[in-house]
Amino acid sequence: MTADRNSGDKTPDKIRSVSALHVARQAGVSRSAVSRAFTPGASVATETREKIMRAAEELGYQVNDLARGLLANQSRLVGLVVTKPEVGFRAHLAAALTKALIHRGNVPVLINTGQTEQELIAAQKTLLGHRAEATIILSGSPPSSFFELARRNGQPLVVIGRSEPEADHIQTDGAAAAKLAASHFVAHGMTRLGLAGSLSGTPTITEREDAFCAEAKRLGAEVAVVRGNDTDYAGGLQAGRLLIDRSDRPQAIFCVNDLIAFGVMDHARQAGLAIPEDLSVIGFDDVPEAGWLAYRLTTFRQDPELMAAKAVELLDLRQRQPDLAPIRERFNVPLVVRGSFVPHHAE
Amino acid sequence: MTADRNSGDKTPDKIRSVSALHVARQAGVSRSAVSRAFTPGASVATETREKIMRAAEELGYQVNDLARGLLANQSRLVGLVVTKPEVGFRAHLAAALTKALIHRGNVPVLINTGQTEQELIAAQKTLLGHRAEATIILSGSPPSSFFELARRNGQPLVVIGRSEPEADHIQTDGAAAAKLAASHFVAHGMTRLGLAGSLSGTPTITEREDAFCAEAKRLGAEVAVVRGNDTDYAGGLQAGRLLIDRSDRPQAIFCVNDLIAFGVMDHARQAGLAIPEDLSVIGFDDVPEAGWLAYRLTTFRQDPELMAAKAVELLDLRQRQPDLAPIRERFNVPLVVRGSFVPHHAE
DNA sequence: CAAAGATGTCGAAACGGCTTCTCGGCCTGC
DNA sequence: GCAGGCCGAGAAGCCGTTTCGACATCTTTG
Repeated sequence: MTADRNSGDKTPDKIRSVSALHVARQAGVSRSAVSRAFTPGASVATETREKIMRAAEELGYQVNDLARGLLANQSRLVGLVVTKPEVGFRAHLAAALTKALIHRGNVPVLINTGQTEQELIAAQKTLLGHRAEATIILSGSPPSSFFELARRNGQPLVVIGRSEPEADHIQTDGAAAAKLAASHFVAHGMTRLGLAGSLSGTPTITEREDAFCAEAKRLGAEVAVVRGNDTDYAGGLQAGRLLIDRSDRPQAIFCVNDLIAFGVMDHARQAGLAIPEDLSVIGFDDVPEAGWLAYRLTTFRQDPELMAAKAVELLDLRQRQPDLAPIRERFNVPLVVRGSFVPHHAE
Repeated sequence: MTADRNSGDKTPDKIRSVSALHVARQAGVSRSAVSRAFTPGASVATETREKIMRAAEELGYQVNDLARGLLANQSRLVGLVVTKPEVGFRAHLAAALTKALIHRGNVPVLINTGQTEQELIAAQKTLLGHRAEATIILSGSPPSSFFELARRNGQPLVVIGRSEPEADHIQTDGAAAAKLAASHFVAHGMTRLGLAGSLSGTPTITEREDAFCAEAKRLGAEVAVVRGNDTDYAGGLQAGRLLIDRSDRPQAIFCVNDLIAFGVMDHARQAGLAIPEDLSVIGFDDVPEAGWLAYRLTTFRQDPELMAAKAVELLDLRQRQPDLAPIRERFNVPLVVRGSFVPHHAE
């Protein structure tokens, strides 16, 4: 072919992918014709379009969305900022979000990062640098400079999981759930309760902790509060040890998280306790493992698909009306009853 | 300010984020000066650079990596094509990859997609359209047009998990592992073996199935082969039912996947069997759940970090030397011994 | 001490790949 | 034979980088 690019040169350089110009040459038309052929509704003769399409097919041409976006000022990129996206409920939420975003025609960028301010800011710079159309934050507590920067660059932000007055956010009503858990326990005549929390608690987690304790106290029950280092299985084991290997072992434990619940249950069983006969357990999240026969955990269900759908909806809304006041969505979490605790039918 | 953009117009349009021109005006310099200020090693007076940096800070300016990439012909985007990125080992692998990529200065794009050819091709078009510098495929069996397209656009491809003569690929030596499992079982005098496989088996999975059966047969053991619908917990339950609720119940079961193993174990225990006394189980992957007290699963360890590191390494290499023949990396998978099966110390 | 040369800094302009507007050429229909 | 419509070519613009040349300052030299 006549195309020589920079083939013979000594600089290997980057191979440039096929551009509209190549296609135009191959089809014997102008660059603009190629562009039009790929723009639905543009004025091109059918024959020409077909000729161009054939050439494009042959060359494996794909419209450069970056260049296109540069002009249209839209990258279709949407950032997801997550820490440990492989674990627990976050994994499901992140997956649901990517799916929902792709469905919407976006290109999800997954920033797997730590929780420190520095790392969050770095993540945002990357995203801003790539002109991501929006950022969804699944974890971490960004400093207010984060919001400021987003605002100034006109980038919508959706925060999931924590209350955030400066941006749109989605939460689950963990307080209501925790309260319900406490009242269920007490309604069953259990007065020695346990709370398995986490030292690395995010606001979401502490909300559940506080609500449970408050309600239990209000109803006159005793609560042993115990926290593992992390909000995971190992933390659950820790919490289990602290709660169960004591003289006044609780009759029922509310775990701020399913993973913690699994740890607590495993330790309890190892200590010879039967669930729910000797110990009732309620978790939070309803990850698939909660339904496994080994656990059959009664837990509050967070629906990742629902939350993802809502997040995308917020994005839509925000892109259409950037100047709206921050919106807050709060989900109710139904209790999924399995074997680890069965409440009386009528509460 | 003098900047008016398209403020007063009736078209709300897209808000353009702050560009180098804005910064230049604010600092009273030219666009090129701004560019230079952000290019390390460029020739700018310290004073000027500081002036520009101050203006940039004030405006919240961030270099547009898309435009920058347009010229340099590099987007820093790297695509990850995964189905069900939230489940099992894939979740860990995907997370490790995103982390490794970010560490390398890339921007990982997670395409959460189905397995059909159509969906894979669509994913690739998206990635190609955004000029992703490389694509890593975690699941699915792309048609050869996929490779062709990537080749033509000069996009490196890394396939993880399956043998792929047309592209660089990383695998674990599932055959060796499966073989080892069979020989361990037989060495323990077990002659009635079970294989818990999957009907939706990828090449990776069937490799393990075949190798196990072949070795067992070679050693004169009987193998009951059974497959659940999917390669997950539910599939494991299915497989467990089929294997255990029969007259000549196997003494040991090799599961092609940890999730399947959990299902098998849970069903076995529900049927009253003790593990490993009545039934030995070996899994594959070593996901964190394998270490949980409820399972203590003996399993072959795939290290997601290691695989991610290798994938990134391959990317590096391929970008430097695009014309190398396809490279194949095969990992050995060590057996992690836990409670579900304890081999004699000296094999 | 003046003139020539050597630096260093900065602005103008072109480029990359695309979209879109405008203009001109050609075909069609009467 | 002419008006009108369709289609293709050319050019401008998006936002950066980079080359080139214009100055200005500083050093060197006779």
